[in-house]
This record gives sequence, structure tokens and C-alpha cells, in this order.
Amino acid sequence: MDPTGEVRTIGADHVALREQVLEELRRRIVDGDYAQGERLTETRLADDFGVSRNPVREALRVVEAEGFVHILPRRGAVVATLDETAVRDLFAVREQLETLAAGLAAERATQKDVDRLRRLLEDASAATDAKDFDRVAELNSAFHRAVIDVSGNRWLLSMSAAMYHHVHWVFRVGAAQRAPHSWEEHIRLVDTIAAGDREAATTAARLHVEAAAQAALNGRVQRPTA
Amino acid sequence: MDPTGEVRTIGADHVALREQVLEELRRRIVDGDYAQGERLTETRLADDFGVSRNPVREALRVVEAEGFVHILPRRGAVVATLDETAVRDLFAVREQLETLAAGLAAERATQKDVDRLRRLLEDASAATDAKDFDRVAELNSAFHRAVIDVSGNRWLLSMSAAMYHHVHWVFRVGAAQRAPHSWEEHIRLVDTIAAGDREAATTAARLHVEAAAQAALNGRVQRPTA
Amino acid sequence: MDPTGEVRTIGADHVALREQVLEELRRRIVDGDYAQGERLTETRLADDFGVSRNPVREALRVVEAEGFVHILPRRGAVVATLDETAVRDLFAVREQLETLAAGLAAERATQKDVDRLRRLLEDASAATDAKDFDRVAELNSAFHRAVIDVSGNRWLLSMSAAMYHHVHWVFRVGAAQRAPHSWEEHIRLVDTIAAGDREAATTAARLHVEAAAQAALNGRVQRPTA
Amino acid sequence: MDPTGEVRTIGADHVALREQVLEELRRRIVDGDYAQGERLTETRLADDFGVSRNPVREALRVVEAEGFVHILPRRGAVVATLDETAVRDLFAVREQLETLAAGLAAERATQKDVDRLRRLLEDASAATDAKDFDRVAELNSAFHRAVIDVSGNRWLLSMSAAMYHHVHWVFRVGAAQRAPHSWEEHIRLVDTIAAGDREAATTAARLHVEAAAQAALNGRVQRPTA
DNA sequence: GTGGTCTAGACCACT
DNA sequence: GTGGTCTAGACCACA
Repeated sequence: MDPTGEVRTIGADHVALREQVLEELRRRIVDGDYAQGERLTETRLADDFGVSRNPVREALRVVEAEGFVHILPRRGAVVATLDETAVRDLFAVREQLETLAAGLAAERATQKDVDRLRRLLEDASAATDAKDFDRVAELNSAFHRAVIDVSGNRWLLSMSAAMYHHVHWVFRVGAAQRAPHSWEEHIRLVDTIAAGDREAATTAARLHVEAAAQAALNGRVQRPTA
Repeated sequence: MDPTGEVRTIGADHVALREQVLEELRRRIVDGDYAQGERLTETRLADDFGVSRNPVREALRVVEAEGFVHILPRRGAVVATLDETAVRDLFAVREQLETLAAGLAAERATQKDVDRLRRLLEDASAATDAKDFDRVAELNSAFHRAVIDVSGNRWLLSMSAAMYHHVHWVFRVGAAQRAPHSWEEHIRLVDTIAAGDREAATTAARLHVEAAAQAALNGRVQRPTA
Repeated sequence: MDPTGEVRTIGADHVALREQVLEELRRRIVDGDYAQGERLTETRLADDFGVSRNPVREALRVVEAEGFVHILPRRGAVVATLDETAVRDLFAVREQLETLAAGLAAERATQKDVDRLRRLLEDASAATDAKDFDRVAELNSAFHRAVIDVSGNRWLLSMSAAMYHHVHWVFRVGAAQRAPHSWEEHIRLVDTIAAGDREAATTAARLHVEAAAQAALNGRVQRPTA
Repeated sequence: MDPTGEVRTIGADHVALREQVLEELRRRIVDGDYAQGERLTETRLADDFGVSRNPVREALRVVEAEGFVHILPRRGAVVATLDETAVRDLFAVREQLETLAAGLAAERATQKDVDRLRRLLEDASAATDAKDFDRVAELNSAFHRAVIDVSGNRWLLSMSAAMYHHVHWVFRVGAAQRAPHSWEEHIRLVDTIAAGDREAATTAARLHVEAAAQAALNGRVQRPTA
């Protein structure tokens, strides 16, 4: 997100409690610490995080808008459930957004952008060799965010942020075995972007998402809780 | 939206303050009551709405997530700016989501769904004749939401909610003259959905969004406010 | 400082901007990034840290109380100068405080306390072998703080905090060659504490500080700037 | 304190608001106007002193560093509590610093220094006869500061400033009956300093502090306030 | 609703 | 003009 690598000041780095709560809450859902269908009361979350209920409330509004929880009036929040329909719907949308991103990226990518993408591929390759699968998952998200970044479309950027968290979620609670395979598709995608071939990039993105959807829907483990 | 038509209880009808604040806040931005670039302090909003600052804070997190305002750490909220790039980006994403919705709707629409869509078209026609343009704009959003509803994809539904508010915004602060024209495209779209022709529906949606984008980008009035 | 190793919550970990500015400011002085005698304007520091001037002002009051800067009325802050007298004065005071601490520690140390001290000695030994001198300096401060912690005297604790930052400063801008030697003295000190011998502990502390003072005064590099 | 006796300009006399707030705040704590354990909100202090909250905040940082209040993150300031342990710890440290000061003073005192000390003793004697106990307490602090001043150790000077305010605090909230007695010990101390006898001065200082500690710990009135 | 925290801006004294 | 000082106002978090 900050490709310049410049030194950040204290002021810019300082994050509000609300923000930290938001990230930790999202992480716990995505990582399955808070299971699907689990009831999340404000008090419980406030205790878990060692803060008062106010920052918790604001964080809950955001994860609700992102679709991670449902908030029932006067009944509190419940972690959303990833049933097959939800996953299918998610990937259908993802395909549309990602093909658009790939096409735009192919038109706009500079050499620097391509270098950045290739570097992510190399890092992922190294992490895969080292069997550091958490890092691989992280780099997967980073790669797709980078493509969207290159596309230059700010709406894609803001809409896809929540989407990739969900994609991550699907694979965390599902199967991780697809990791090695997907990176070959990533390489093809970067090649088409580097070639500036919009058509080919769009197709490469479509194939990648369709393969990912296939994997997600087959490999899924049903674990709705409570 | 509530096809059951059953009587709702008081408890179910009650909407949280936060929710009312959210809708009114969004309305004021979309209607231009709060101009682009305008600074929105929590205290001012709390006064405007006659509530305490807490529900205002939570509503602000949501409109931020929806892209209507930017929140600067320790500096407060500022209404987002609809420059040409933002509009272009918005319509590029809209095209992807709406073509997907149209294709899915063509596959899944029942006779009842088609009737519902046609009824909206008729209402809009009547409203146009009556020169009730606010109602027309409202029906425009309702129509597109209905198509997405028919598509049955819940992700589309949740992602597009914020999107249509933005589309609405673009036309409010831009030009409204496109209204009569767009309904002819809507009729064609419903015809293709009724015919169950996915391909044709996708194309009809694309043409519609492209025409809308064209209109939005040409008719746009520059009114960024300090 | 937190020997229990328990998980800290977000709320407890969150630090005010003022606090971060304070630590970074102190670090930059101790590390020589801000040289002795250098003028520190509030604006410059605010820019350096990317914050407004208010947290900077509050941090300046603290480093002034700690003796790192002098604040001239309506003239701003200047980094203090470590001349020979200052170093001599510092070590004279340190001797008094550290001999008291050692004596009290000998009287009160539990087995757990002794284990903690020995662990620090081992860590330092490892860091010395690894030639990680920054870590050695850090462990040096940690060791002395631990002794004072064991002494149970809260006044010693609060007064010595600033003092050890100064000691660190003296060695950073002076010579680092004393590191290996001092740890032998530390070992002797821990042995006397473990034996519960107040007299011997007091003596060991005195000898250690005197040797450190000797080293500091001989090895000192004169670098007052501006 | 200003032996030159020259006329001071207006500029030099002007003290920053922050400084005045600091001294008044410290005075009110030491005099018990703000009781132990009392909560001190910024707004309240700002009102009490008729200034804005900013100089109050800066003063609070200083009294915190001096140990008069504890500042809880995001919760505000509370006046510290003088329980028996705190007093005992304080006097243990005081003994170390004061014996050092006495020894150094014995080595370095000029005739002028000795005269200055004797004059303070006479003033105190007069004030005691006049039963002006506030003045006596003030002269007590002035005497000890003068000894440290004569010692020439600037670290002692800066560290002991806060310490004597605390000593003063202990006697204000405790018992004042020790005043007459302590001056005899002061006289002996000055005699040893005048004689240039480091050993004897150190001993005299130790006996004095031990007697003071004894008095403080016995005469203490328990008044921790909610 | 109260209170801590930070920012922006105005004042004013020394260059 | 530069820079320390203070005030006003607003965000953020707690109860």
C-alpha cells in the first residue's frame, strides 16, 4: 500500500483504538476465533479487547457493513455464516470485479507496477518453499490488492477491501491446499498485464477466479457453529 | 421489499436513532444539503439532528465505509468529492455488477418477478408524465435494486446498496435531464429478462450503464465546495 | 517489567501520541541524532514527528525534568551538554542510589528475583558473544532496573528511570568498550544479592559504579555541538 | 538565591503561566488543599487557576514526573498517596542523597558558603521564636537546598528539588512538632561542613535524616482520601 | 454526558 | 520574521 517505502511519522502511524479493535475483531472472525453463528455481545468484546464499549460499537458497524456480522435490533451481533450460496455469490461478484481490474491494469501498468507485481510473486514463491502458509495467504491478498491498485479505480479499491477479507475467510475456514496451484495463474495474469493485453488479462483473471471458486466450493468444510 | 405483507409490530418497526441519523445524513449529502468538501463536525451534526454525538459517530463510520465522507484521524470528517475520475470509476464498477445482475436475473426470474419489474416501469412512466422527478429518481434506484434482488445474489445486494446511493448522488448534483431516455433502456432490459436470455440481458445492462455513464460525465456540473 | 508474560489487551497497549513523542525524542537525544547543544524548536520537532506542537510541548517538559534539555524562557529548548562535571556528578549520585538498591535487594530478594537477575546475565552474555552491542546496552539498563525493582523502593525506581537514560547517553556518545568487563561485576553483584549479604552487595555495587565512572570519564569523547 | 543583587528586568521576572500553575498546583497538593487520592480533572484545575487547559496539562506532566500525581491513560490525574511505605522509601533515598551532599559540601565549602548556611540557621531560629511555622518549614527546605547547592553537584540539585517538596509534604500532612528539634541537628551539620570534615558531615547528615524519618513515620496522620 | 487528547490559529515577545 | 505561549474547538474514549 505504501510502495514508496518512505519513513512514516509518529502522527501518521498512530491509530485510534477503534481502528485497532476493528482489525482485531475482523481477524478473529476470519481466523475462526469467533465461529460462524457465534453471538458477539458488546460487553464481551469490550472485555476481550480491554476497552470500553464505545470503540467496540463503532467497529461493529463497520464489520456489519462489510458483511462479517449481522446485527439484530436489540439482540446484538451474530457472526455471519459462510454457506455454499454465500461463497458462490461472493465468487460471482469477485469475478466481475477482478476481470475489470485486470483489464484496467493491463492498460495502465507502468514498468514499475509490473516490477512490483513480480516481486510479490517471488516473495510468495519463497514463502511457499518455506511452507509459511500464513505468509502465503497474506501475499495472496496483497497480490490481488496490488492488481486493483494498478488498475487505478478507486471504487474497485474500496469495494474489494472487504471482499478480499471474505475470500481470505473462505479459505481459512475451508481448505488451504490450493495455494501452490493459484500462483501459476497469478504468473500468467502478470504476464498479460505486462504485455498490456487487456483482453488476455481479463481472461486470465476470469480463469483464476473460476478455479478459485471451484476449489473453494469443493474443499469447503461445513462448520457453522451454534 | 416485504412481500409477505403481514402486520409489523411496534418493536419491529422501531428503528434505532443511529439508523435514522444514518439515513438522514446520507440523504443530506446526496441531495447536496451538505456540499462536497464540506467539513462535518460531530457536534454540528448532533445539533442538526437533535441527538447526542454517539449515534452520529456510528453513522459516520458507515457513510465512510460507503465512501460518502473521508475521515481524517484526529481531524474529523469531510464530504467526499465527485470529480470526473470518481464518476468514471463508479460507472466502470457499476457496469460489472449490473451486467452480472442482469444475466443472473434472466436465468432466475419468475413471472412474479417480471410482473414486479414491469409495475415499477409503469409507475415511473406515470411519475414522468406527472413531472414528479424526485419520484422518478426514487423509482430508478428501486428498479435497479429490484433487478439485483431478482438475481438472488446477496453479495450483489449488499455491495450495490451503497453504489446506488452514489449513482443517485451523481445525478442529483449533476443533470437530471436523462431521466426520460433511460426508461426505454429499462424496458428493453426487462424484456430480455422476461425472455430468459442471459446474453441479451447482459448486453442490455451494459448498454444502459454505458449510456448512463455518458450522460453523467457530460452533464456533470462541477461543484466542489471549499 | 512484566514478568508474568500475560497477554495484553488493545486498551492497555494503546499509547498516547505524547508518550510516543517523548520516547522518540529521548531516543534521538541519547543516540546522538540530536547533538549536544543543538537547538530544538517546537515546530521542527512537530514536523519531524508528524504531529502538532502540543504533544511536543508536553514531551519537552518531561525531558526537561529529566535533564536532557534546558528550556530557556521564550527562547526554546537546547539539548543539554555532557561535560566532564556533568558525568562526574551523575556517577556520584548513581553510586548512592545503586548501593542503596543493592543493599535493599540483598535483604528482600526471593529465589524468583534471583532467577530473573541471572536470566538477564545470561541473555547479556549471549548478546555479547553475538556482538549485538545495542542489545547489550539495553540489557545493561534492564539489569540495573531489575535490581532496583527487587529493592522494592518505589522512589528509587522513579528517580533512577531518568538516571539510567543518562547513563546510557554517556556510553552512547562516549565509549562502548567497557561492556564485557562490566558484566563480571554484575555477576558478583547478583551473587551477593543471592547470598542475602547486604554489606557485600553494597560494596559490589559501589565497586561497579566506580569502575563504570572511571571508564566513562576516561573513554569520553568530547562532542559538544554548536 | 541571587547573590549578584542586580536589578532584574521585567522580561526576566516574567514567569510563564505554565510555571505559575505548576507552583500553585504543587503548593495545593503539599498543603493538602488537594487531598491524597483526590481526582484532578483538567477542566477543574483550569477553572481554579483561571487559565485554559493547556498550561494545566503541561504542569500536570511535571508534577507527575515529580511523583505528586499519577496519570492514568485516558482517565486523568489522581493525587498520589503518602502511605507508610512511600514515606519510608522517600527517606531511604533522602539519606543517600543528603549524606553525599554533606560530604561534598564539607570538601568544597568556602567561608562565604558557610556564612550563608549560618544565616539560614539564624533566620530559622528567629522564625521559631516568632512561632511562624510556615516560615520555619520554608527555611528548612531552603537550608537543605543550600547544602546541596554548596556541594556543587548539579544532579543532586535537580533530583533533590522534587524530593524536598515531598519531604515538605510529609510534614505538612503529618506532624509539625519536630521543627525545633531538627535545627539542632542542622547546626551540627553546618559545624562539620565548616570544619571541612567529610566523614563527620556525612555522619551528621545521616543522623539528621534518620531522626527525621523516625519523626515522620511516628507522627504521621493517616489521611488518605477516597 | 463528562473528560482526556490533539489540532489550528492568534498573540506577542525577542530577534 | 521566527518562535514560544496560550486559547478555542473538536475528536476520542469512558461511565
